[in-house]
Amino acid sequence: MRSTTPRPTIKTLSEMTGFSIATISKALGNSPVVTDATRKAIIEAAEKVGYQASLRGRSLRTGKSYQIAVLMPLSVAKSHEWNGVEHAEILAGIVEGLEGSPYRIAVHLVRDTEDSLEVVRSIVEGHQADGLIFSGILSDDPRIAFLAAHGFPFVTLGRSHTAAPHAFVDLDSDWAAHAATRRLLDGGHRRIALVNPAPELAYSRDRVNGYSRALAEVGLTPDPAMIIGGDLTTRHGKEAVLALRALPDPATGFVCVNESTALGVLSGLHGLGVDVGHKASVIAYDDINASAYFWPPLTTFLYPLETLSRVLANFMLRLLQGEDPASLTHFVQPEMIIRQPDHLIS
Amino acid sequence: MRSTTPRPTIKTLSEMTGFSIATISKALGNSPVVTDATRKAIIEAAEKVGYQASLRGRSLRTGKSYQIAVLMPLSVAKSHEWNGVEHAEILAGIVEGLEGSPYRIAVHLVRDTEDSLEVVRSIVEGHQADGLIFSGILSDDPRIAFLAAHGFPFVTLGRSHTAAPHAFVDLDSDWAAHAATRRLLDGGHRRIALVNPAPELAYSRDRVNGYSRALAEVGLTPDPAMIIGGDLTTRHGKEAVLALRALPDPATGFVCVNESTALGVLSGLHGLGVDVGHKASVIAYDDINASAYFWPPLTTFLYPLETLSRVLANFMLRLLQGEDPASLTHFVQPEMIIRQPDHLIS
DNA sequence: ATGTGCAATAAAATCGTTTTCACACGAAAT
DNA sequence: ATTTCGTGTGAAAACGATTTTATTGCACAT
Repeated sequence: MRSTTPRPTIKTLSEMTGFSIATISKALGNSPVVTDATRKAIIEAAEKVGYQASLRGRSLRTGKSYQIAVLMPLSVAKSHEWNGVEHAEILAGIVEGLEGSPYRIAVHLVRDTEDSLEVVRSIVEGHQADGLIFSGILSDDPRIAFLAAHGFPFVTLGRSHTAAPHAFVDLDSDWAAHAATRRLLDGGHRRIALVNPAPELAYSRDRVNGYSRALAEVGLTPDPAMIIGGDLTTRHGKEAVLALRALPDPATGFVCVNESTALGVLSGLHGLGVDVGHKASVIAYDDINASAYFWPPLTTFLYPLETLSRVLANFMLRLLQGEDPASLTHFVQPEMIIRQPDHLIS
Repeated sequence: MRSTTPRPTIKTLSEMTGFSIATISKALGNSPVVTDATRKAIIEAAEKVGYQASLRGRSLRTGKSYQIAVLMPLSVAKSHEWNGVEHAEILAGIVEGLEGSPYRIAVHLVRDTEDSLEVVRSIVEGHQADGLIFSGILSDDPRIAFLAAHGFPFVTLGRSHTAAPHAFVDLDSDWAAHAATRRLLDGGHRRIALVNPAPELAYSRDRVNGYSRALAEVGLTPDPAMIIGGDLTTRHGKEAVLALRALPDPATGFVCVNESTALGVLSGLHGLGVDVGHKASVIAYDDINASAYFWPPLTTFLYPLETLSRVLANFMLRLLQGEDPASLTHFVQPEMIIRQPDHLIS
């Protein structure tokens, strides 16, 4: 049977204390107009019955939803490939960062880029949420343009290159790609492949930049055939490595975008009978700490998703309190975790 | 600047059509008391301005929140281990299954079992959601007892053994463990380990049962040292295999609870120099389709998380329409995907 | 002509808040 | 002694919907 005692409302407190509901509301809202004595009595009554303001009522009146929308790509589920698993970590980090605030997260699924803009539009125009958090930022992202034009609070995981200053959290992919490439070059590799995400993504370009710069530093020019864009699936990694090894001058070093693609690359190399550790080296972003267990374990750049996601939530709360988006940026250099010599032994 | 045109309400439609707001509400709610002509005119007006009923207003009046709460373990983020990544797939599946309904999902983070009960209590008592979906079901789950006692709609991924009939979706873990063990026995293995989740979990027991039955069928009795419970991390798999190989009569076959632990087992075996495919065999639940890329690729039992999660959502919607929980059960036998001979070559 | 009954619509109450504005009361100023 | 002025509190409106109750208008029987 359903709970028999209806939950207490502001009216309950009014009857208990004798004050009007207006006074109750002000007292609980920490308005300075009520006496300390009054506030004390009201708070006491509220605690006695375990009063919790109804978000429904408050939401209707204030026009705020107390929800933070989070976009999640549908491909996570659709592909049945190891893809986007890190989204669980992102969500958990955000929820954790929102703890103690009245805000909850609402997950919105998006199919693709167009759909994504559609979903953003409906969230903004339908006042479905007070703020928006999303990732998968494009170099030129229409969602960011739309949100900025409407003055709607948002924080992104990954920064856009073209947009006006906005709140974001990002890893320095340029630096990481440069460091990874540099390490392989120092290990004697000369044919180094960049197993990249889709080229429209903002950090995809950062990675190409860092990679190219490292090559240039030793007098090499990037070979377009060595840069392969795709999704974040293991399949992408495997297909990439098969193509890269079939080249006349095959790749021996692989700078992968994440652990999922790195696993695909390893799988491809094993299948081709290439001895990883001697004849080939693989380096990746470390998003879920799996590559420590790969064989061989890989040198990685730590992508501290949970920490970053907590910052996302923190930025969102500060944004909702009126802080300037331009000041809410967090751009960090990932930590390199060395698990392999990454020397080419010929 | 914020959108200048305020979103249309029922009142807007009232002014447009000349009907009262009550009639508008009834017409849109498909109440039979309004004339077809009236309804048509109203729907036309609604479409013209793109009217969308405000969940806030409706929610306040009806007492429904139009939210489905989904519990998500915090450990997903905390451990920074490959753990619980499949939750992204679960969430995506649920969101997809809820599409077309007015319901959205709200993610609630839970720390541990006690906290989980606390969160459930606050959701139910605070009317924060209209229904609840969760996984990680214990053999004797206090959350299920609480929800059943309060008549609160819920669907679980995994079924409880002790509770009264409830809506659930589950894989036949008993069958899968039996089939996996049987396959290894047929391949000549005699020392077969069960790398299991925490023993309190309902499906943990199912797996032990199926495993033990398979052994019994060939006249073996289970060795307690061969059954190792833990979490779903890769680390657990690695630690387990190190212990199992250190036994006087070490394990050669490994029935793992998921791909994450299987990767740990593989990592351990590689580290010990054990030749997987000849001297050892590993079989696992396939939750994110990674083990096809492991080396060697593993024989797995497909855990179709996205499909199952869509059923979870579907069951929830039907529950909310008043269907009997006892009739909403989905218990399926997973598909075995053979990728290895799984013979012991001695 | 006058009820009666029914169908279609309108009016009003309600959900739980916040916020604006009016009111009462005592103290200070005239 | 009257006016003025803050100060704390209360009354009422508003948010956007649903639902209950009331009110029309009209056909029909009396």
